[in-house]
Amino acid sequence: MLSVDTTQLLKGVLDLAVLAVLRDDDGYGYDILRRLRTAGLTEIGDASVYGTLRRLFAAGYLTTYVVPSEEGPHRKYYALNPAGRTQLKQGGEVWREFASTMNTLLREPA
Amino acid sequence: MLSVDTTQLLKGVLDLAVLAVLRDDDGYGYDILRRLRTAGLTEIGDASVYGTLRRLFAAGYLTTYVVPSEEGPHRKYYALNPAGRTQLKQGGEVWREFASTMNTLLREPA
DNA sequence: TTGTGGTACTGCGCATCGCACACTACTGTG
DNA sequence: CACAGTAGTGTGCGATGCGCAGTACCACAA
Repeated sequence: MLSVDTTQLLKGVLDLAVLAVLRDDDGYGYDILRRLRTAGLTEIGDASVYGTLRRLFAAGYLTTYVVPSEEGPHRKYYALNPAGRTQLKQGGEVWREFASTMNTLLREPA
Repeated sequence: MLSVDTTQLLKGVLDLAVLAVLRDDDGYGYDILRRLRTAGLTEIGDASVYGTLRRLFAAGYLTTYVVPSEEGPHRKYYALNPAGRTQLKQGGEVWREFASTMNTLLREPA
């Protein structure tokens, strides 16, 4: 808490990030985790992603299907449905507005 | 939770916002609340601000002094100390980096 | 006087959410 | 067989924003 913590910044944004990486291609949890880390969210925990996926599914933003893998355990794929795409769009707007407000607050005055 | 919630976005950022509005002028809680709402964080709760101020003070980022008011109850002013300015600077950098990552993720591909 | 509204702060308890941790389970390799 | 990598589930914790109740002070109205 003394140092700057990235964890709290993720609150409410991880949903959006997960929806975003599912925009173009379906994905399963472990892969989504890799996508997010590659994208720059390097400190993300695995349980956070799995939890978020379950939450988004429960909220009706995702569809899911299980694909057995011959090179490991089964993979539970998730895909955006129309509600998810709407949510991604609206969430993105809210985020941009919020980020804009914060940037204004944080801009150096000189 | 069905609609887009601003509350979660504030997590970890409210600290930064409060430090930011204290950058140029000392302030007391009720006034800081107004500054934040004016700046665009319109849905912020009063308890959130008071709590954040106590937390930032406990963390050693703020100094405080009480000023009696003749037109209402006393006002507990807060001011940034050097540690607070450092935190504001570092936090701002972390925020910008994080926001940049999110913007990249959210950018429309076409 | 009593009451009402605005100002200003405190404290309690709740809900959300990211996360650490432990566990299960499947595959391939040494 | 042991072990590492992959893939998922479940539990409980900690941090934090927030709603709400309560306290207190002032000004003004009925």
